[in-house]
Order: sequence, then C-alpha cells, then structure tokens
Amino acid sequence: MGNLADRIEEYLKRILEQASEGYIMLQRSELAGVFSCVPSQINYVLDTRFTVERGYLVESRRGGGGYLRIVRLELGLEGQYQQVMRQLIGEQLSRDRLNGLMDRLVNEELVTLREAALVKSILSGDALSGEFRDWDVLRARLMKNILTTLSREDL
Amino acid sequence: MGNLADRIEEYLKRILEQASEGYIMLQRSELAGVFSCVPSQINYVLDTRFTVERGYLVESRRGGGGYLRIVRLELGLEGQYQQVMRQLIGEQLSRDRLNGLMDRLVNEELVTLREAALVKSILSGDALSGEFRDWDVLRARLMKNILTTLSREDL
DNA sequence: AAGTAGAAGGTCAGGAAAGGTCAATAATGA
DNA sequence: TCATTATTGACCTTTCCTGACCTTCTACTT
Repeated sequence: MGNLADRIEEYLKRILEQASEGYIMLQRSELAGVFSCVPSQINYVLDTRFTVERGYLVESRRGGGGYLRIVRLELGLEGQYQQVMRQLIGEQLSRDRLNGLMDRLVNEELVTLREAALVKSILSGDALSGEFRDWDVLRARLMKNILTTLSREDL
Repeated sequence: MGNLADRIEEYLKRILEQASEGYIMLQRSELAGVFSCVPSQINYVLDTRFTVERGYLVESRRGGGGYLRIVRLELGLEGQYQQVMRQLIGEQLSRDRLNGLMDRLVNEELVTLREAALVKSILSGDALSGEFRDWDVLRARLMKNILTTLSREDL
C-alpha cells in the first residue's frame, strides 16, 4: 500500500475527482519529478491503474509541449449499463445483433438517432464485405470502443 | 497550450475570425517578430495547422512587398459540402487527415463533438491497426459512407 | 532593356523537448 | 520458495524550434 505506484495512483485520482471537466492534463516528467521517480514509472501506473476497465481513458501527445490527459468515464448508472453491454457483446457481434443493440441504446436515450445511424453505417455497411478476415470479431471490438467513447465525461 | 506553435495558431485563428473578408494578409517576418521566433516557425505552423482538410488555404508571394494570405474555406451550408468533402477525401485517407476533417465538421457545426469522437474512435482506433490490407483506402470509403449517412433528411 | 541589389518568403537538416517501450532487476506476498 | 508486481534505465518516436542556405520578386541603376 505504501508503494510508489499506489501513491501516484491515489494522487491522480484525488485531483481527477476535483476536476470539474471530467479530465486532467499534466506532464509526465513533471509528475515524475514530484514523486522523484523515473518517468516510465508514470506509464506503469497509467497502464495498470487507469485502464478502460477501471473507468479511465488516457491520451497523450509527444514533443515540445507534450502532455498526458486522463479522462474519467462514467461509473454511475449509465456506466454500469455500459459494463453490461460489454458483456453482452462478447467476442463476436453479428450485423443483426449490432443493429439491435444500437436500437436499444436509442430507446434508452443513451445515443441519438443520428449517432446510431452513424455507427450502423460504418459497422453494417456492405462497402466492406469481404475485405476482412473476421468481421464479427472486429465489429465486437469496435463496438466496445464506441461504448467507451460514449461514456467519456469530457464530451 | 504552452508551446509556440499552438500560440501562433490561436493568434491567427482569432484574427481570422474577426476578418470580415474571410481572409487575412500578413508578413511572415513581422509575425515572427511578434512572437520572437525565426520566420520558418511560421511555415511550420501553417504547414501543420492550416491545411486544406482543416479548411484553410495559404497563398504567398516572395520578393519586395511579399505576403502571406490565409483564406478560410467555407463549406456551403446547404448540403453542398458533400462534394467538397468527397474531393478532399479522395481515394485514401490517413488518420491525421481524418481527424482534421472531423474537426472541421465540428467547427462548421455540421456534426457534434460526440459524433466526431465516435467517428474518430472507430476510424482512427488502434484496436484495428494491422488487421487490414489497406487501411487508408478503407478509411476513405468509410468516411464517404458516413457523409452519406449524415446527409439523410430523416435524422 | 539589362543587370543587379535588396527584400521578401521557402526548404531542409539537425537538435531539443516531450512522451513510449521494453527488458532486466528488485521487492513483495501467498 | 517462486510467481506476481513494482522499479529502473537504456533506447525509440513524435513534435517542435532554429539557423543556414535557396528562390522569387521589386526597384533601381546604367
């Protein structure tokens, strides 16, 4: 519990809690400086503690003026719904099931009609048939991605 | 946003916003002077931020009395933007260009932030890299598909 | 008209300033 | 013990910034 990774995790979660906009931005080397550790230790913490499964999204930019940006995902009621959805999807997702899921999300008013149409047009479009190895698997992976995006607190 | 390039970008966009003609004219060396940097830094900003995908056109003239002219490209409001977009997309569409295009659509208020995030998460997602033969070609096709969906009157 | 000096902007390579990755080692705990 | 988790450091990629050198244009001189 007293270990570095846990302390950094706690620190980040505390300031993330207070962030009204649902995200925080900071610099890796600076944070490493605060905890007197190597910068890659920050990556370790992000990789192990701030995963999508745990309700976080991490974006970054390199180069001069680079940054880390940690986004909170909704963990409330809707968030739990997302979790259920993820399990529903499983490893494969057929076209029909995708359409069903999107319709359901529209009914639940979690996505708009337009958003649903967008997703359907991409994931059920036949502009791609035959291009892939394993379209159902891919569709499932993309759908999880979509759900994650929809639950971002910064949008 | 502490870096120079971002500040110059912001500055240019701000005065472009206020320009009644839809374009601004200025001198490279002068602008460099304002930001106390070398003139080529201006080119860097123009090359990376004021691209056609993002809705800008840069013209210039050398020699005595030379200038830079940045033009804001308008997307015809009444669904005419479809043609322009299709042209811009072409046969292949890189991740960066996609992001530029989506940002522009958001700016023009043709799509919402959430919709843009959705599209980006699907089409730039790295969950897929390496799965396909020719991801850039596919991305272009999908993007055109999306445009069609967006122009549907029933949404 | 031709030539030329000076005043723009353009290009490109290299260095600096971020963050990313990976493998080796250390610490922890069942 | 020994398997998992944590920590470090060496090396990589991306983005930004600068400076040296190049090209184009105008104006002036002869």
